[in-house]
Amino acid sequence: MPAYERVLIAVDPVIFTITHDHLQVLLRQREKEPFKGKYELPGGLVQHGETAELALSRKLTEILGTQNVFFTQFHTFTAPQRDPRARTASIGFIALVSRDKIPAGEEWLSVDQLPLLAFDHKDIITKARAYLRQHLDAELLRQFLPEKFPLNNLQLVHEIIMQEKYDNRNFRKKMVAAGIVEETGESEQNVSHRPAKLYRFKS
Amino acid sequence: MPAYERVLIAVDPVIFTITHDHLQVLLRQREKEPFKGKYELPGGLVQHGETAELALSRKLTEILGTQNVFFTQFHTFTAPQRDPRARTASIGFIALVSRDKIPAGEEWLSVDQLPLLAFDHKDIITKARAYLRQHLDAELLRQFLPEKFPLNNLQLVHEIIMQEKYDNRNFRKKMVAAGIVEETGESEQNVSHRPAKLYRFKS
DNA sequence: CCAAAAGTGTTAGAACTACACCCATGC
DNA sequence: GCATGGGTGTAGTTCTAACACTTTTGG
Repeated sequence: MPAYERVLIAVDPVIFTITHDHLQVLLRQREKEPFKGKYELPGGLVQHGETAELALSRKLTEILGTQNVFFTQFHTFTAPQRDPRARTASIGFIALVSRDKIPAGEEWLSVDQLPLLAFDHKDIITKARAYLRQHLDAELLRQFLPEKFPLNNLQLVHEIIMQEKYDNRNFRKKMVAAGIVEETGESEQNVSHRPAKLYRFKS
Repeated sequence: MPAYERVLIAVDPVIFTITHDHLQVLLRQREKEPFKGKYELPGGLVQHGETAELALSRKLTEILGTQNVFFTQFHTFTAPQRDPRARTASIGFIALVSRDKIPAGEEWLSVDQLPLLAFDHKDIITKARAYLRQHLDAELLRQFLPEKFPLNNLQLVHEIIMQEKYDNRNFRKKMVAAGIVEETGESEQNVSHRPAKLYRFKS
C-alpha cells in the first residue's frame, strides 16, 4: 500500500432555500447501500479534466435545471473513513436558490429538524449553516429573494439566517440608508391587507 | 480512461509572519523539475489514513519544529493541470507564526514582492492574503505577536495586514475598551526612547 | 367594521473620527 | 539637549437601539 494514496474527489452542494419561514436544504434519499434509505446531499464526483467548480455547476444544472445559481466553496472534508466504499475527499459548497426558482419533485428538509443523514453530511450541513451566518451580506441575501420583494420579506430572510429578531423600523431605515435596496415603484397585488411596496437590490 | 479519476491530495500551507514591517511568506526553492529553481510553498501530500489537518500538522512540525501553530483551511484548488506530473488537488491552509518563533534557515519573501512561483502557488497566496484581511480578529492577531508586546506593535500588525493606517489614539482606546488586551505591568527595556508598556491578549 | 400586515419618527446612548502636543529614555 | 518613539483628551458626528400607533387593503 503506497503512502500517498489516490483518492476520489466529490463535490457536495448544500443547497439552501427559504420556504415556510424556515431555512431548508435539498436532500435525497439513498437507494443503495451504504446508508440505504438515509438522506444525503445531492453530490457527485469530479470527473476527468473538470475543476470542482465545473463539476458542481454541472450537478446544479442537473438538479435545478438552471445555470444561474450562486455557489461558493466553504470547506473540504477529508476524514479517511468518511465514505466506507473508497477514500473520498469532499469539497463542500453552499448554493442558494430563491423559492421562485426551485423545481418540483425535490425534497427539502428544514435544517433545524434533520434526521440522521448518510456519511458525514450532517457535519457538512452544520458547517455550511455556520458559514452562511458568518458571511451573510447583500450578495447572499439577494439569492434568496425574487427580483422584486417587500422589505418585510428581506427582514424575514435575515432573521431566519441569523436566528435573531430585528426591529422593523430600524431594519427598514438601515437597508435603505445603506443603499442595499431601492423602491421599484410597484406594489403587491391581491393581498387581503395593505399591499407592500416592492423593492429591488441596488446595482 | 475512467470518468472518475483518482487524484493526489496535497496540503499547501501559506505560512505568514511579520518581519521588517512586511507580511512575509515562507517559500522554498525547488531543486527538481518541474519549475526547478522557482519558489514554492512548503506543501506535501496527504498520506494514507491521514486527514488533511493531520497532514498539515505533520508538515508544520517538520518545518517549524513546534506543535503550537495556528492554522486553518481557506480554499481548495482543483484545476486539472495545476501540477503537470499528476492530477493533484491542493487544500490551501493559512498558518501564522510570530517572529520570535521562526526557525533559522528558512526563506521568507515579502508577499508584496513575489517573483514568479511554481505551480499555481501565486494564486494560492493571493487568496490566502485576502482571507487574512477578511477574517482578521483577535484570535488571528495574537498569532503574530509574542506573549507581551507594546500596543504600537499591535497597531503595526493591524496596519500591515489591512493595508490601511489607523489613528494611534483611537486604536489604543479601542483595543483596551473592547477588552482585547490588558496591561502586564511590565515595560520594554534598553530602548533609546521612552520604554513602552507591555500588553498581553486577554483571557 | 374586522382582520391582517405595512409603514412610519424621535430620542438617548454608544461608537467612531479627527486632531496636536508632551513624556521618558539613551546617547 | 537632542533624537526617538510612547502616550494622552476632547468635541462633533454617525450609528445603534428602544419604543407604539396609524394606514391600507380584502372580505
